[in-house]
Formats: sequence, structure tokens, C-alpha cells
Amino acid sequence: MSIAAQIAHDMSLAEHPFVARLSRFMKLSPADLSSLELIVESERLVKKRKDLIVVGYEYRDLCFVKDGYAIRYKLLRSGKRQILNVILPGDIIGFPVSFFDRSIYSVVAVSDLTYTICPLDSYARLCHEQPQFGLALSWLAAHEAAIYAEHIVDLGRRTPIERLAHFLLEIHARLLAVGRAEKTSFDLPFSQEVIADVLGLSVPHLNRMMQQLRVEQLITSRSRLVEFTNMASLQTLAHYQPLDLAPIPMLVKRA
Amino acid sequence: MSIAAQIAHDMSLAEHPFVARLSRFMKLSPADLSSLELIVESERLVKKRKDLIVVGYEYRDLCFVKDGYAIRYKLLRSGKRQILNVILPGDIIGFPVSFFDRSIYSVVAVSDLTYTICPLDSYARLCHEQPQFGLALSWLAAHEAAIYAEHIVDLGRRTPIERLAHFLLEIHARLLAVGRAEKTSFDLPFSQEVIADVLGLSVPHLNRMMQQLRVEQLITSRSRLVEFTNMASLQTLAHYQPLDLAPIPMLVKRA
DNA sequence: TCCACTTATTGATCTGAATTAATAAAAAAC
DNA sequence: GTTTTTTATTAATTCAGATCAATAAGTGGA
Repeated sequence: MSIAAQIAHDMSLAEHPFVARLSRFMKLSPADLSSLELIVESERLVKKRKDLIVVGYEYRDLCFVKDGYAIRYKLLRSGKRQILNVILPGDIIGFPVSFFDRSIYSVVAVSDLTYTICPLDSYARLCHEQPQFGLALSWLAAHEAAIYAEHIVDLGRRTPIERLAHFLLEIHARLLAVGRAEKTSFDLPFSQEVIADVLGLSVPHLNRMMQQLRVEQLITSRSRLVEFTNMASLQTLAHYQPLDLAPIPMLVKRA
Repeated sequence: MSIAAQIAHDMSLAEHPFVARLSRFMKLSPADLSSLELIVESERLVKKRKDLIVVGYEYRDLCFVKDGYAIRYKLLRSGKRQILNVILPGDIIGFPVSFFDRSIYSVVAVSDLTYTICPLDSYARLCHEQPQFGLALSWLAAHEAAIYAEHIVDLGRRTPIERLAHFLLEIHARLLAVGRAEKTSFDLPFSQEVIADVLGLSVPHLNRMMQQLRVEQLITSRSRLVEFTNMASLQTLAHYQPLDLAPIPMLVKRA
């Protein structure tokens, strides 16, 4: 890589949304960034609707999403699809599948998407040199688990309109954390079919719930731009509670 | 601690179900066990129905369950309860709540329970000395996330009887991994009320599904002893897929 | 600019599972 | 061993949300 390209690469990593996420619970020195720099490989672009991970196949990379959107999902015999989580910029495509023998679900891009490849082996090697990255991964995993936990509450015990309200607030918060949303509005990058499969609803019913949120003046939306007109009420409706990660303790570097 | 007590303690850690879980994806040397030994604190016993974690409060320990059962749950305004996951021997009570400012859900014991206390700070310190433990935590977190993902599929798109079948198979596999189940049978340590709150069903409906599994000769059960009489059919019904963690790569010790 | 395809919206019907309520059985407490 | 509490079982009613079906509006590609 030429020096100019290297610099461009460095700069892009510093403003990589994955780094933005890490920064929320750990301090990243320039040296840390360089360490990360050394283990990531090429950047890749995939087109909308392209599969990133296929269920049943081995997968051993922690790809960091730079831009674009994807979904983790599972298909059932009946042809029904359940989406486990949506993948936003800054998320790790290969978590948690890279930790298993074979992928337990599929991932498909729902928009054009760019990501940085980081082999799990390289990351593990980095952890042995810089142990804080091992902890960082646990932190991200805890965040992911907490998001999943909220989805379980959504699907198990929340009403359809509560689920939708919660989904909108969650996506907004996650986009905000990586600078992809405004204070009270954002561009929803998912079709109603996708949202229905996240929330375990039928598309017609989801559509009605969307309308009800508008009727009750909790949101306005034209096309896919969503604006919260009454955030407090929406949060109450959704039982929404922000997920604030604590900082990693004991980040003292060893000599 | 007296030397005799220390030895007893050491021995108990080696056969601690948490160690059994770690051993499934990493090799633990006697030195590793000693390192763990140094950071765990006292053992504690709580009685059935006693709260272990209360939503909204700070919590900073990774307690490893030695014996007994508990549940992570959230209560909604309506008084409904959703159980996020059941906690079995070998599980970490403080995951993922210890990584957040304040606990995002509650944990209550559903039987008498013993656990080993391990402060998160101490564990983090250990990770800086022995980086493989940071990775180990990520591995456990990935496992937890995968279990949650299956629950999302259960709640979103599986029928009640499929959910129940899946639940029984999952619990059996998890108990088997820590030596708490037989090959095709196990003692179900949860009431129907608990299972209903895991699966997002009402108690009467869960009860009917339980009967249907018996009628269809997939299980037999008297009291709480469950026996799988047709494991293959049950797995098919449940869309069950075992979760096999890959080993941690690059476990070379640094000098 | 048009065509093909995807996505959003609306309406009518019907079923699965919640709800409520009551009882039976089992376990725990005393 | 008896009482109290918890847990399991059964039945009748109700309704939320799926399903099916059709149309409208958008979007992207050639």
C-alpha cells in the first residue's frame, strides 16, 4: 500500500463507525487505531439483496460495516422468516456466527453495503497483544445481547404498536450513536416487509400500526423519513429504556 | 484461608460447571485454574424466590452459578412478565447487566442456588494478564446471543408447540453440557408458569401444548421428569439445531 | 419514457390463543 | 398429619391479528 493510500486508509478507520461505537465505552489511542489498522484487510462492497452469510456454512470473519444495512434472519419450513436483528453501520456482521462451527442463520444486505474485513484469527491474535480488545469484543457482545433481550420482550409481551414504537426508538438511538440520524428524526432504511419480519407481525398489520402512530401524532413520516413529534409519549408507549454501556474498567496499558 | 480450605476450594473450582462450559471451547491448564481461583471471591447461597439482581440498580459482578436455577426477566406496565432466559449451573448471572450503567432487567432464583462471586473489575484485570479470558468471555457472550436469537425465532415465528419443543431440547442440551441431564431425559427445574413466561404463552395454553407433546408420543413426563421418546421427531418439530461453539483460535501463551 | 418489479395500503374473513374462572393435585409449611 | 400455598388441569368466551385478496403508489432499469 502506498503511503498516501495508507494515510487515506488510516483516516478512514478513525472515522469508521465501528470506531465510533468502541469509543463510547473505551478510549482509543492512536496506537490502538494503528493496531486495528494492521489486522483489518480489504474493504468490500456488496450490492443490495446480496447474501453475506448463508446458514450452515462456516464463517470466520468479523466484518465491520462501514455503510449500508443488512439483516440477520432465519427461514422456517413454513416459509416464514424471522429477522433476529438489523445490521447498521458500526455493527459486526460476523457476530456471533464466527464463534460457531457453522453459521446458525443467514445475513443479507438490504441496501448496497461496504464493510471492512477482519479475520477472527487476526482479531484473536490482536487480543493477545492488546488485551483490551478482547474485553471490547465482550462489551459489544453484551450490547448485542441486550438488544436481543429487548426484542424478546417485544415479541413475547408487547403489543404490536408498542413493538413498532420500540423498534423505531431503538433504530434511531443506534443510528444516532454512529452519526447517521438527527436528534428527533432519521431515515428508516427498511421496508415494511423487513420491519414486519423483525417484529413478528404481518405486513398489513404493521402498516396499520404505522398509521396509528401517525394518527396519534407520535410520529410523522413521508416516504421513509421518520420524525418523532412526541418523543416522551413514544418512549412511554414503548417502555423504552436507553442502553448505556459502562466504560471498560482498568484500561491501564502494560509496558 | 487455610491450606486445607484452599485445596478444597481449588478442587471445587475444577469441577465447577462454569469451568465445564469453558472447557468446551478452550483448554484450561492448572495455571489457568489457579488464575481464576485468585479472582473469585466467596461462594454464596440464596434461597428460592430471592432476588439476585433488581432492575435499575448498578451491578458489577460476574457471578458463576454452581448449583440451582434462576431467571432473567422484565415486568411491563400491564403486569405481564417476559423471561429473557433461564439461568442454569455454569451460567454467568451478571451477563450482560454488569456491562451497563444500571441493570436493564431483574434476576430471581427459582430454586435454592449457590454461586461464586467474581467482580467484573477483577475479571478485567485477569484479562490483561491472561488475554485468553477476555476472548473466553466473548465466546460465552456469543453463545448467549445465539440462545437469545433462537428465542426470538421462537416468539416471532414458531407455533406454541414448536416453541415448547424447542425449549425442552435447548434446556436439555444446556443441562447435558454441565452434567445435569441424562442422554434422553432430564429433570425440568421450572414451573409451567415460568415456561409460559419464557415462551410468551398463557399458562393454560402451555399446559395444553405439554399434553399434546405427550399425546403425540414425543415425550413422557411424570412430575417434572421429562423423557424424550422420539428425539428425532421432536427436533424436526422444533427446527432444532445444536449450537456448537468453535474453539478459540491462537491459544498460545506468551512467555 | 415506459415497463417491470417492489413496496405500501385497504378491506373482509376467520382462527388461534388470551382471558377468565373454577377445580384438582401436589408440595411446602407448620 | 393437617393446613396453606403453590402448581397443574380443564372449560367457555372473546378478540387481536393472521390470512387472503386486490389495488395503488413508488422505484429502478432498459
